[in-house]
Amino acid sequence: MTAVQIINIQRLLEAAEYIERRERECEHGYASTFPSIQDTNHHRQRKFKNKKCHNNHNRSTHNELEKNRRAHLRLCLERLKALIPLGPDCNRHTTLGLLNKAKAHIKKLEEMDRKSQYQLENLEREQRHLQRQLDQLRGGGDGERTRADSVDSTLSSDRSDSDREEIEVDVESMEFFHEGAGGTSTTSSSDLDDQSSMQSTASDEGYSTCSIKLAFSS
DNA sequence: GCCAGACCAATGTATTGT
DNA sequence: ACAATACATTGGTCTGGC
Repeated sequence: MTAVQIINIQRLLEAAEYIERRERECEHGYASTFPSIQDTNHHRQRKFKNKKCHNNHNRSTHNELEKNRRAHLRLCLERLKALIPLGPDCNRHTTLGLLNKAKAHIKKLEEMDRKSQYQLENLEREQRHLQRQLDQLRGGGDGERTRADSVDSTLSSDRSDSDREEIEVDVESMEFFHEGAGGTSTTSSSDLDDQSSMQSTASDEGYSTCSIKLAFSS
C-alpha cells in the first residue's frame, strides 16, 4: 500500500467521521438548546460560516486542546490529592470532595499557624522578662536579701503594668497550650470542633509534635 | 481585525457504588 | 436498576498577542 493510498483512506475516514458527527449533532440537537432567538441563530450561523473553512482541522485541534486541558486539570487534582490528608477513604473520592477537603485543610493550617504565632510571641515575651530578671540579679549581686528584693521589685515597682499583663497572658497561654496539646480545651466551641478534627488529622501527620517542638525550641 | 489558546456550558457515554 | 460521578465531545465566547 502506497503512502498516497493511506492518505486517501485517512481522508475517507475523516470524511465519514465528519458526516457521522453531523448526523449525530442533528439527531441530538447539539447547541440547539441555547437561547435560540432567531437573531442569535443567524449570528451564530454567520459566524459558523466564517469559520467553516477551518472547521475540519479546527475541530480535531480543538478536541486535542480540550483533551490536554482536561488532562492538565486531572494532573493538578492528582497533585492536590497528594498534598492533603484524605483519611481512610482515600480510594473513593469525588472532585468536589477533594476540593472541599483541600479547603478545610488550608483553613486548618492557617489556624495552626495563627496559634503557633501567638505562642511564639508569648514565649518571646516571657524570655525577655526572664532575661531582665536575670540581668537584675546579676547587677544587684550582694546577697540573698537584694536578690529577694529584686525579685520582689521586678514584680512590683520596677515592672510596668504591661509587664504584669504579660505574665498573666503568659500563664493563660501556657495553660491553653498544654490543654491544647493534651486533650481538653478551654477554647470556644468552634475551636473545639476544629481542634477535635485537628487532633484526628494530627495523629496522622504529626502536627501536634510539630507544634510542641516549636514551642519548646523557641 | 484576525488568530490561537483557554475557558465554559450543554450534552452524551462510561464507570462505579448502593 | 438506578443514581452519582468522571470523562469526552462540541460549539460558543473571551482575551491577549500580532
